[in-house]
Amino acid sequence: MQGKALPGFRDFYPEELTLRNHIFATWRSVAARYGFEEYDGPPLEALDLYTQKSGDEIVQQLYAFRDKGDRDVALRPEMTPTLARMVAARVQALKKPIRWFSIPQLFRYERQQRGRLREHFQLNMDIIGEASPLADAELMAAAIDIMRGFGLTASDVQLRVSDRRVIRTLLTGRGIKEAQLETAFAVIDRSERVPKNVLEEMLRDAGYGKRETSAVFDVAALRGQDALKAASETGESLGQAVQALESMGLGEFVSIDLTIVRGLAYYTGIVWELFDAKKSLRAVAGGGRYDSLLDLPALGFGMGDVVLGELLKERGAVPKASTELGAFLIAVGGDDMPAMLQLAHAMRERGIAVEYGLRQAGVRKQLELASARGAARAVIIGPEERKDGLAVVRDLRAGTEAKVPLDKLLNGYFD
RNA sequence: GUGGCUGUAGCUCAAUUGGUUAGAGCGCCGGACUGUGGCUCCGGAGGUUGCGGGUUCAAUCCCCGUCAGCCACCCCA
Repeated sequence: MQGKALPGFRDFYPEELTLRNHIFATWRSVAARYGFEEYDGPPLEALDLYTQKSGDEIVQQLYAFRDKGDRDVALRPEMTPTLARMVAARVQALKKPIRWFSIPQLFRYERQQRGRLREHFQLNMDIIGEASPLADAELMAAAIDIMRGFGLTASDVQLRVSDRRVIRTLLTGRGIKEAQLETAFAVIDRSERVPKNVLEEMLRDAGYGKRETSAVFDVAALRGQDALKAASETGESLGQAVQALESMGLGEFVSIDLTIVRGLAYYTGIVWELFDAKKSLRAVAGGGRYDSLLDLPALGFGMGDVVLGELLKERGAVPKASTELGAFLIAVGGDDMPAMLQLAHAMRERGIAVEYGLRQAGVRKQLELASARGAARAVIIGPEERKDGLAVVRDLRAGTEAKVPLDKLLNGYFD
């Protein structure tokens, strides 16, 4: 054992990189379909960027250190502060709404466990400069379409959406004071994961009486249209966003669920999470509106490659090979080498993926390698056929063979 | 950061109450097979039993520490 990658960091062997590339390709393709432009920023930033703009939780887990120039720096734990800076620098010049996406590698110094490493890649899609709930619907639709792009359906993943303004209105309407709201949000956020008696204790410690305590649980239990009705006008934008998704035909993926709160402090409006429907994994993606972070209305979501990758593996939705060989060339003897090399290069010039044995070996051995490489066909060049200007093209899946003129092969045709 | 469980070949796992040279399957390399792959058979390489210490005549096995992984909590990109 010569050592391995640092804890929480990954080596990507070809098989794994194939999956990662597949994920990236799907992300980029859906983002492009939605008219989003790709951007990027530096992976290393000044520590200040996060201590000022992110919540305490993130700051505690920063991958931070002092560089050789005595600067306090951190590997980026999230993309939003970088995005905010980039947008702010050109806010006057950029046509709104801004629709940007990025696939940054993000870092956090925390103990790793399944689906949670010290490093991951995360698709970020953001819309800046648009207050309409149609913008919220747009991002949710994109997240759902990404899932569909991977071949997943509404029985695989579900999107649960809420609105912090709705929760706030319902709670204050039931007599809960502003100062107590933070605890209520924390309790609602955990209401599906933490035993009720523990939650009651949290509320009691925050000074909640019996009536307020049951009010919190009542609100957390509201679903669908009941939640919207209870909130009246405050629920309008949530209702419009959900209606838009239904009009797009994505309604079966979506449900209103007020237990969705999201951890980050800066969310202000609609918030949502995309879950594995079997709930064996944590959230696949999550996002929401953060109007207060910039001077503009803004919203976005993140989708990490780790949990997503595990979900795809579970569902068998992963591609097999990264490159598919069009042909594996075989020289029967040393005299056939020049002709084989000439053919190999001619085919490559035509864009055909070609490999051949790099050392002389028996036909059997070379066919074995061709098969192991997953080549579609083998082209065997031997003295007998070469006399007549031919080569043997063997279909490795069907096991059939045909003799093909070398002229045709040199021009990229196999038959 | 807290607690629990687990570390044997690249992978999945064996190894009598602690007992001598740590095995098997898969995978990898080679051969049977010098013009035809997948099958079969044979052979080979590959281990400081995570690391360090302790107990013992003797430790993969028991004890302590440490590191790593898994799980739960905390928290969430």
